[in-house]
Amino acid sequence: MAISKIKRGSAELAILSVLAEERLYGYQVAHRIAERTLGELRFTLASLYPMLYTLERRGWIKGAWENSTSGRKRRYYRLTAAGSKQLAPLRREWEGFFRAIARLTGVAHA
Amino acid sequence: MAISKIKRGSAELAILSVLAEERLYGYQVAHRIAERTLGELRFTLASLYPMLYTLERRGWIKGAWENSTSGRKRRYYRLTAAGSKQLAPLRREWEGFFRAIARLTGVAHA
DNA sequence: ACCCTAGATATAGGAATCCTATGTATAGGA
DNA sequence: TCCTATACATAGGATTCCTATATCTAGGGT
Repeated sequence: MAISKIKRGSAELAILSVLAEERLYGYQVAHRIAERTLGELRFTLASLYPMLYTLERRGWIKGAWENSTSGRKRRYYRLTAAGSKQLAPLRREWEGFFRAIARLTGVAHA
Repeated sequence: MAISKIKRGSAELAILSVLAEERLYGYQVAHRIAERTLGELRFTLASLYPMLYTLERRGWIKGAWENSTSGRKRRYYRLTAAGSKQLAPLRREWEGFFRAIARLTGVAHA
């Protein structure tokens, strides 16, 4: 699947956004993002996990191991208070960016 | 000036978009983009010129030297037919991307 | 005459972001 | 038994754009 380059920079926003609504483990995060964007945004697991570690190191998300009845252990991530605080300005940044692109090219999201 | 990272990937679209409307030299391209986005998108000249060379090598834009009455020579760029053909699908890609982000986070351009 | 600023183009090197390739491990279906 | 889906993990690299630096010209201030 050819992932276009315009996805760059949106990973953080995407991960924080889905974790803001529910507690999810890594594998689930990737699926939620693909599902909610109708497949338009897809983060491969091999790039997703390092992002989760980075966000956790920053204190924006917090992971906890849990045994599942089937298969491997899962590491569930939730948004921390610090992460929640980051999400609002991040959204504003993206809104500004969208406005800028719209002004330049007429591209709109709807 | 702290340029946020979310600009990534938009350079091509920005350059082609402004050149689709008028013939501009490099220095002017940077100013048009900053001006039209109210300063929200700014490409430093040192990163802009290599992008122009790349786009020209691809045949999407075409540059021509011209003497100006004052100062240095200017290299004016115009969109080629091939570049014009690229712009439409590029816009569609960005529209898809905007829709995806909007679905994920509720971020909208307006 | 001198320096500084603005205009204008150019290149080297590197930071940030995300992907490809690869590996490990478990459960369940064909 | 093998394959697939589930689930986490790391190394290395590609792409995109920036910082730092350089060159050259014209014009204004002192």
